Amino acid sequence: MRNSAGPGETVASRIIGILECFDGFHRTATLTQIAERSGLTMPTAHRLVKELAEAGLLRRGQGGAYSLGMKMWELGCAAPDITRLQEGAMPYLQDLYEATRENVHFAIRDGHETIYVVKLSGPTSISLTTRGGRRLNWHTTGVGKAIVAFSDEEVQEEMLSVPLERLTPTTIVDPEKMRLEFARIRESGFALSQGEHETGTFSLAAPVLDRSRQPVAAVAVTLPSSRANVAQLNAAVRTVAIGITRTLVG
Amino acid sequence: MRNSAGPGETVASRIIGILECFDGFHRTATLTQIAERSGLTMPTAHRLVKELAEAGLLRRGQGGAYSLGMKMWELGCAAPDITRLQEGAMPYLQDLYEATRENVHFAIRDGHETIYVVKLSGPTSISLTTRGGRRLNWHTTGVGKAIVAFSDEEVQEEMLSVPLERLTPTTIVDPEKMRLEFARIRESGFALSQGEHETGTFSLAAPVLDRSRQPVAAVAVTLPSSRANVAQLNAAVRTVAIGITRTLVG
DNA sequence: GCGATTTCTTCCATTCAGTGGAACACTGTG
DNA sequence: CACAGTGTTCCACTGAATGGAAGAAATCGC
Repeated sequence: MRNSAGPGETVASRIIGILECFDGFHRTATLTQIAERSGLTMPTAHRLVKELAEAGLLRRGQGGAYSLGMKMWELGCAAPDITRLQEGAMPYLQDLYEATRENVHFAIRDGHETIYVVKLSGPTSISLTTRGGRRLNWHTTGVGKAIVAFSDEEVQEEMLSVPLERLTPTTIVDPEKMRLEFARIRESGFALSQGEHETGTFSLAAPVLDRSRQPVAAVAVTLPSSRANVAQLNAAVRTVAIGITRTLVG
Repeated sequence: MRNSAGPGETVASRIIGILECFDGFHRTATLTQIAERSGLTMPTAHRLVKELAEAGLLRRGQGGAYSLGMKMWELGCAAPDITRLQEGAMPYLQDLYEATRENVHFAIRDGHETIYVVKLSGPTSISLTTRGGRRLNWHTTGVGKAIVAFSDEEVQEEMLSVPLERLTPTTIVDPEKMRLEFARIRESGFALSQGEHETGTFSLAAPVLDRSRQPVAAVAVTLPSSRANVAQLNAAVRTVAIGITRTLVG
């Protein structure tokens, strides 16, 4: 009769496991799904989930399914690393949105992914799956390429050490081609994604560098290829990136 | 030799207690502070905090002090209740910011407090302590009064059952006067805060109502009293509130 | 409508993860 | 260099957490 806690498993790790059942793409989960994904037995999942829900970290929705609660959002807003970036960048991003009326993105890199910190969009901008807090592959997005292109060579090689997944016909999957792309980006100061993530979607991005010239984030405008005007966008995006750099770093 | 877990204390509740050491006003805490505020002994706090930090929910800063980590922010972004509101309202709020160039607020009510969901501001708007995820008393803010004024009478009385704290000479602290204020707000469709939270700061707010005419949120523009033009602001704010209502509810 | 199925919840004996006191290490600071 | 404050490690003890089993409550199929 195997019973009691499995060795090596702390309660803290179980709770973290429950929370990690949720992300930008999995916003709701039933108790059964939570138990399955986090590898807990039903009674254990039930007990912990109940307690988290009582604290407002989880919320039980209409259909019985759980989602992350308001308290979670509130706590997230108190994370200084991100909010410092957000608040410093927002005014500039708003200007950029106003000037272009297209999707404006502000993102950082975390490992092999890009995390979108701010997304601004309006009725005239194309609809995208991006959203604050979501992650995307670095190599198909303007922001991702801009950040990596300005990173140290060892970071670049680390990024290229994993096969680059092909998402569209124009996705750069050859590491050698990506190295050339890095050089082009560094020289011109901006990165393009020409339908590399999603066909027909164009993006122009510029990095925000800290005082040691390491990229901390990137700004981008994303719009239909048909509306893309590189010269104009470049001027706007790079101006904004420089403004953000001055505010955050200077 | 008293030892082992104190009765009634679950590990989950201890972890929640640790997370609750942080909010919009307490963004960092040392291990000692965490232990003290959450009522845990140092070794226990240490062990749990370490595990949370390893998962990215907490982050240890330069001075050794902890703050909420990026993971926390990411999870918060996946809370559907809030992000639904945010995303629906954002385009309208941006328009409002563009039109006024003043602080734009979007808030909901939670108990006796107002939670700011979105704050937009720029170089020309006055600096305020408001910020996404922060809480303020309901009775001194335009958004708070707008929401409560359109709520059921029983909610109103519940709000008035607790003494209203005086923050400035113009703060409404008399429940009877507040009831008259409610009537005025319902009749005119907008709420004003004329230096009731902070002297010299003026705010005009309008509620967002759901299909059963219950307020779910409120929009406001906040600016120096000297720049306030009620007729103009009223037109802008209410137009935006109606737009948000249509998007979120309709 | 009525069993079959799935999902959720409660119960409880068993036991190992979590506990806190004590002691140790690392800072500054006067 | 002793001292106060903060953070970290250690370890014997034990009660909180655990998971199987069984009971509720929804949901489905026909």
